[in-house]
Amino acid sequence: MEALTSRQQQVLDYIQTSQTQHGVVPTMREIARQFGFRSMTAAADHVRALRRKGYLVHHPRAARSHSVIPAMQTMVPRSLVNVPLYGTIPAGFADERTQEAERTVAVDFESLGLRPDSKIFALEVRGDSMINRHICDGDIAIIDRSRTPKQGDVVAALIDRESTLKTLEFENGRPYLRAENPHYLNLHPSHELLIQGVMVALVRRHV
Amino acid sequence: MEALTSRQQQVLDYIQTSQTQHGVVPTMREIARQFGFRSMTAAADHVRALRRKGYLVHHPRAARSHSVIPAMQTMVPRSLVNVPLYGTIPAGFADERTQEAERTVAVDFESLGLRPDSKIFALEVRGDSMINRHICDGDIAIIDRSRTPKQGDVVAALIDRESTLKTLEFENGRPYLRAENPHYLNLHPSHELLIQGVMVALVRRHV
DNA sequence: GACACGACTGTTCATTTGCCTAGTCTAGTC
DNA sequence: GACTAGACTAGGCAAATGAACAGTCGTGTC
Repeated sequence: MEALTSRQQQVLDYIQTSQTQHGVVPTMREIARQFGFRSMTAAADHVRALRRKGYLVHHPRAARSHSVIPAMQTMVPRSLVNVPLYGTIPAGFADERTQEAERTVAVDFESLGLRPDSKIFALEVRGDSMINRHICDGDIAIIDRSRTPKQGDVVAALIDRESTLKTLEFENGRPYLRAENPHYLNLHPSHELLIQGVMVALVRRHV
Repeated sequence: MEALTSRQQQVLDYIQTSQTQHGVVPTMREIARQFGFRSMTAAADHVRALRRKGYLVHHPRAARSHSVIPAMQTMVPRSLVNVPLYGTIPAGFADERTQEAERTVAVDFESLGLRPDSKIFALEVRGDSMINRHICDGDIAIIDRSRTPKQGDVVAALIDRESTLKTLEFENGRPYLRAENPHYLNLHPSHELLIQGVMVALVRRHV
């Protein structure tokens, strides 16, 4: 990749910092102000040079569109993502994402075989209703919201305004939720079954 | 943090995805187009709601400025370490570290409550000898070599030149290994008991 | 000296874009 | 029924913004 002049490097650094720290890319005027240019054209020239040299992608005429090309961004080893960890998920979560997620869990998408665009959250398991599937109280279930649940999947479902894990089963084409513990009853939903995601992995801390 | 409606969640997801994947935040019109709104006001309403509920930061009148607040973004990894994942551990492993570990697993030391100087490796569980402790065939056990095993700990021990998981127990002051499955026998070692580490966590892939 | 190029000033212009007003429809709640 | 809130349509305005044009100045280089 073609080398940059020192000034171009400064401009690139500024754009990149702004992008990662504030979430938005600066405008030509903001770049000009940052470096004390009296004219935006100076900033535009630098941006044009960075484009030409392949450091920025750009959508013509779109505001704030000089984003640093993804491959150049601070790369993360493997595909590690911190996902929110919920204790109990209040009613309607999958839609809500109430931010009571104080904690997060690092999930390695790659080693779990997840697609990069999967929507993942983590749920702390309460109770032993899934004990016969070897899912214990205190386990952390990694849930994929973007996966369509199939028969036999362990799913996070909304029951009594709380999210719990159950196995998804079908009977005469109608879905119901099976607890993997004979002391618990299966749930045949009267109306709509609210499934928030499919469990794709499990993490257990062993003190 | 206040809860979101399903539509608001969708909009937030779209903004966040766009921000991380393309580097730029979508405009009101792009949001409207994405969701098929005929009017931008619909998009603006959602963005306003997200702002009010604290999910987006925003600079008035600035283009593409609805960035997802930094704290909510996928955060940089913490103390992440790739540890070797062994299938079966050959005899004398702990000293050798034969690099036949084709695979590695990313482990977040912090969220697992591990000390930074812990010596960690991963072991794929074979068989169901620990099934009553809800450790299944195919699970990945995270083992700490630097921890001193206590009674009741699940340990990786060297038996018949292979490493397997058992529960450490004591009888008259003498240690022995208990299988958590009545079909398996407990092991009372005749000579020395070779314990390679204590299981500190478990990861299970659910297809 | 002629030429190229990077860095910059000053100004203008067409679009892009956020945001406002005004209103409809639906669902839920007291 | 009255009331509230969310979700949406329709149209329009003013600010924000990228980009173009026309130059200047300095530093190399052939």
